[in-house]
Amino acid sequence: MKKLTISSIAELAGVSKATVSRVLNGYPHISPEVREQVEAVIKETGYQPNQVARSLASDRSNIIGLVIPKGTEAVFLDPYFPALTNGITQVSNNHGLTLALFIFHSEQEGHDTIKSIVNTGLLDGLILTTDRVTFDRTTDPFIPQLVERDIPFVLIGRPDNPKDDIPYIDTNNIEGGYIATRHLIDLGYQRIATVTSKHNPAGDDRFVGYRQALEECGREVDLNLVAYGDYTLESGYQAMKQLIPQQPDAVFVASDTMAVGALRAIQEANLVVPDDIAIVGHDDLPPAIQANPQLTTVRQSVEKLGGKAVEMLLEIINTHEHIKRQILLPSRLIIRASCGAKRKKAP
Amino acid sequence: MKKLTISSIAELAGVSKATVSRVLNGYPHISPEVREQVEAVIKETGYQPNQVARSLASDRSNIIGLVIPKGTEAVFLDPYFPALTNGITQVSNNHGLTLALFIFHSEQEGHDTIKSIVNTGLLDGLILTTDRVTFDRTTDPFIPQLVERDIPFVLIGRPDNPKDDIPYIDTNNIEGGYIATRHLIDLGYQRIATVTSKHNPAGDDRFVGYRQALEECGREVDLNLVAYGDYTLESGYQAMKQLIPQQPDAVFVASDTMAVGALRAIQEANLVVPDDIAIVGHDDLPPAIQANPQLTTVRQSVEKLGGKAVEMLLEIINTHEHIKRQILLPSRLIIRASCGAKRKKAP
DNA sequence: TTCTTTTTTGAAACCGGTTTCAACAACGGT
DNA sequence: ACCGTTGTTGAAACCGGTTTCAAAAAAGAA
Repeated sequence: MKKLTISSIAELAGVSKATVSRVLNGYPHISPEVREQVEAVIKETGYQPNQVARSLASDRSNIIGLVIPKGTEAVFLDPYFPALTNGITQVSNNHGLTLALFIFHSEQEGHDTIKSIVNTGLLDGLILTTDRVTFDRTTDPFIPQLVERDIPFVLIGRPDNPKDDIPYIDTNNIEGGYIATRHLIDLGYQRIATVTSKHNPAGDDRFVGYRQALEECGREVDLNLVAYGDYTLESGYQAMKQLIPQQPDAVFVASDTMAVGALRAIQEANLVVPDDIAIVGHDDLPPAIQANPQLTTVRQSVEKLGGKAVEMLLEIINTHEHIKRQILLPSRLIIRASCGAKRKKAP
Repeated sequence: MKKLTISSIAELAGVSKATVSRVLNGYPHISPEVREQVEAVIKETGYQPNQVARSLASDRSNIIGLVIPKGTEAVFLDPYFPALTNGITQVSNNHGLTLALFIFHSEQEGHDTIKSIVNTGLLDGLILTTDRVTFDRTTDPFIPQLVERDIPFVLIGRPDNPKDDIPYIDTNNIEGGYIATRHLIDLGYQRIATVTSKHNPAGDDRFVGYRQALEECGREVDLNLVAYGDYTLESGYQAMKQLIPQQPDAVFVASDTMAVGALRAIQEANLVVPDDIAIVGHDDLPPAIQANPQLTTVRQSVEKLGGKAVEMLLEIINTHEHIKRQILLPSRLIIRASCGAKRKKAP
């Protein structure tokens, strides 16, 4: 069996390439008999058009890229990215898109890859994620390049400077910090600490929510009760260790992974969660359930985040209007054991 | 600035398209002056050849696919796939390959996508993973299709039937089960249980290693001390619950995630790890460190597994000889707290 | 019936590269 | 000075589709 091309199909069906192409693409003005005939041949032979040739001619590859900077360590230890990827592939598949994955393991690699992504025109568009650790978009050369070249893209995670007229989608992190802290306040805790991350939009926003909740109740942020981590378990552990001498009775930790680290620090200090210190985390990813006690946490639907990003991107690709839309997804509190709300005896 | 094509470069350099193409591809017989001239123009303009056109002409896309079946739940809760992906991207990047990610969220989706992967000829080759849960390759239509169409591919994880002349790479799971069990034997444990997975090459092999270690020491497998899980934390928990009445003094659990579940079951029964029951896990992925106590476990370098898979695939793509090579990577024991080897007081 | 208008179709150009083929130049040997 | 290699280059074909353009056919209007 020799290779099937549009020409062979045309020949078999007794029509021209152009006609076959039209049938393939659902072009309206074709006589029913011809359409039927061509479709029969296609079905019979199992022909599928060559994707590469199609891309070249139509300037549309149906491939979108997912860019994850600084891959190696921080990223994949955190289940955030897997969940995101999962959501993205799900929606991509539904739209017949192929997902190309770009994970950079070094600055240099990043720059090179970015250059070729931008120039070689293989991709219809890009989804960019931050690495949840410091990532200074102001000095990042990538986004300006995309804008200049008019390559469609969507950010996951709000940019440092939201004034920028850039399309992004994010969890409502302010709300997340707020409801977590509010919950602790409502449970009667007095010295509510927080572990968050610095110089990072998500961390900043969660902290803002924390502050709002406190201030709303006439309290103030006590900087002795604030510590910082970088989303790793170890950093959560260290931050909590630093916090314990301040004798907090509760703590909002800005990620579950860090919360697990905090949990360990507390337990090592021979304190009991939630009786001595209550914890609320953020994300509701697997570590939250795997922790002991299980974490009360703020659920952000990371998979939905990914899915919506694809849809936004597709819209930008199709309309090519610069729909600089910005979307925030709501989050909600999932109550488990670590906050003490469910404990039998009163505090 | 209008679009840069090979023709515009040719014109600017005062040569033909063919010559530019030769310079681009490092063709040997070109006069130094011409080469220099063309390279100058390329550097100056920042021209990069269109990847799609290149693919069409050369029948080589430099895109490889990573296929992960049955995505949604089981897969991404387990850090195994993220680690694998990380290793794969690292090596792909080094070789200038783009990685296309295919995660199926349903059978139907899988079939459709597979069909188009096979037919549209976008990919140079494929890396196929198993989902670590039952995946019956004997009824799987994918691999035969690939063989028939002569599409290069590599399996990660040994196939059910290794007689098949199929290129694959895997961790030496028999060895893994062996060294874990052997370690427990050497520490003096008498009733060594195991939690493994059924109908799955990795689980089977780890069990074989477990049995070998026991038999080598003149013991026999006691089926009352064998329970099965499916690589989820919950299943590890259930399996261990079932095992506890049999009063094992140690257990080899065939994955860290399941081991964390087992740990929980033990602790809920008010038993202490490792004093009452020692645990050894398998994988050495993040859950092993995040557990409390930290898990002694068998380290398999999942990232290396991914990297080697890319190299194998590349070799097959390039030579197109059917190098049906089969590779097993060694693993080694990482001793932490959960096995009791490090405890201060004697057992 | 005749003159638009709309459908339906194929030939050929095009997308942006690679590769074959032939021509010409330079080179080494006799 | 002549011939066979080897080196260097460009024209043109090709990869497998899409799209433009024009022509032929059918439908509708006058």
